[in-house]
Amino acid sequence: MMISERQDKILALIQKRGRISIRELQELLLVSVSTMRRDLDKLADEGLVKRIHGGVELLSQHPTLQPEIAIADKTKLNQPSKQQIALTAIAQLQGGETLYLDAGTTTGAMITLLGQVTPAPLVVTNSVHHASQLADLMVPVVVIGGQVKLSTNATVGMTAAEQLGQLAFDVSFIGADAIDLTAGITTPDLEEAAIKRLVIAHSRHAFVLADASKFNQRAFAKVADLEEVTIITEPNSATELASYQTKTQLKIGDQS
Amino acid sequence: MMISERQDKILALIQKRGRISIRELQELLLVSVSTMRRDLDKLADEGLVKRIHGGVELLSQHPTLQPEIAIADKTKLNQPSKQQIALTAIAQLQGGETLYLDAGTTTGAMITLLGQVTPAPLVVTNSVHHASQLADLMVPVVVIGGQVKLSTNATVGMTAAEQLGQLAFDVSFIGADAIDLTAGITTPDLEEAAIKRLVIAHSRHAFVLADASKFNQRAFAKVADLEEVTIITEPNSATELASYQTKTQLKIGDQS
DNA sequence: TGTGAATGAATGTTTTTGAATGAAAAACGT
DNA sequence: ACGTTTTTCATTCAAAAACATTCATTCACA
Repeated sequence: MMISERQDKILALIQKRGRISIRELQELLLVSVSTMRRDLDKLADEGLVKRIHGGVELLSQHPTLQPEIAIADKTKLNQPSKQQIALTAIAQLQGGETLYLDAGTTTGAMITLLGQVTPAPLVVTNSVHHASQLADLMVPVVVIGGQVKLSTNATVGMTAAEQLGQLAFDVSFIGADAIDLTAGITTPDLEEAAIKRLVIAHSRHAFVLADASKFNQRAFAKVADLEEVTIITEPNSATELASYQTKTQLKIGDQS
Repeated sequence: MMISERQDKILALIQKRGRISIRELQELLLVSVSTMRRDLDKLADEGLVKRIHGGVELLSQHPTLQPEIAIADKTKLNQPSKQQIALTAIAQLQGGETLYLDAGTTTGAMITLLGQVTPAPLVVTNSVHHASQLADLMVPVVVIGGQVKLSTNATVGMTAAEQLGQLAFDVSFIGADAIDLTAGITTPDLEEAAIKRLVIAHSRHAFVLADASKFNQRAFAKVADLEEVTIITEPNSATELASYQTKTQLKIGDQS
């Protein structure tokens, strides 16, 4: 990413949040702390933001009283396997695609990486959480409307299905709850399964993201047959992935 | 390929993307880095683009610095007044309503309070940020789908309008950018104004939330006449609120 | 064949970056 | 309140990336 592009994103984030830590910026934009520090010092020199200990804030803001709506994300269980799967998934992109991003933590690991893709893809998602994060990173995003399921922050239901039915995707990345040789891809929730099915039907190519623990599991509602999708997973000795090779396509992250 | 033809393509790409790296241009047009460098230097000399380290960008407008940001800056001021306004707004609820919550920081101050209302209301919003927070607080929420405006994290456009058109609200809370005795409620963005108008039209009772700095200001796009809404604001000596009393309804927070 | 523009590669220089270090500041525990 | 621990900061250094410059080759056209 180019310097001015990165600094524009920093400015946009500050405008939206009023105040943001150097640490968070650094993690969102995937650069070192040193580089982020230099960027912020430069922006402060130009008089665009105010430098404070630990981060930056808007010039006009009064430091005395902070609202700090910090209820947001804490689930930064940065499991290396999720990160690895996300990297493999991103590698399927060329840039500029119209893609669907399913709700869930595994697909969520793709978000910061999506902010790096050029040209920026158009991301459609049913997760309000993902949508908010992507917008913060200045990634063009369309959110599927409807009732938000409180357990997953994802929209489901008729309104969502209707809106989805009018769209078509180059690529979709679906989170998986359970993968089985005969049952295929399944998930516990009936409504979420319906959304996932619809997405797959409207995608030129559908990828299912799953860590090793999801294999040889079955859940209630059918999402897809193995033949319909490509599964992106991690290298894993426990699961006998070879038997899946015959029924579906597999992308396995590097053992690095 | 002829030189001018190649340079036209470069210009078209920059026009479309706003900013592009020398590496990407070089790969797209299948020439050496040296040649691409020469092209870009020439275009920069002619004043057609701005040369930056690693690539080129449009020279005209800075992507993030839009006119409305100036007004958005003001909303970052006066945190306690926002809290006071939010409290007054919540006091209008009885519990169990179907309500609309507009995007913006002032309406955002209502979020934690909404988590306390019993029975829980159904909250409809066009802000993916608000939707995410409300879902975290287990408040039933419906999000309006559509393209997310990156500067405000709110959905706008045709899809959003369509979906809104099918809903009706007991109460709506709208954020205001500018309030004027003769111009009424206005806002800088045309698309957001359209959404706000639609919401007001579908609400039994519409409230506009505004701190003192919003009064006697005018912006580009009309949202509503003063007669259509009730304004919730703060006690404020500077603004002559009395003159507004005759044109609209006012709810003013306690001086506590 | 000669000429000049355009190109790609090679060269050394400048800018950008990430890591390392110790100093300063904030947060913490008692 | 006080000393300790953690975090943030400024500075420095080396590696990587981007840069300007030079030079030899190619190609169109006289």
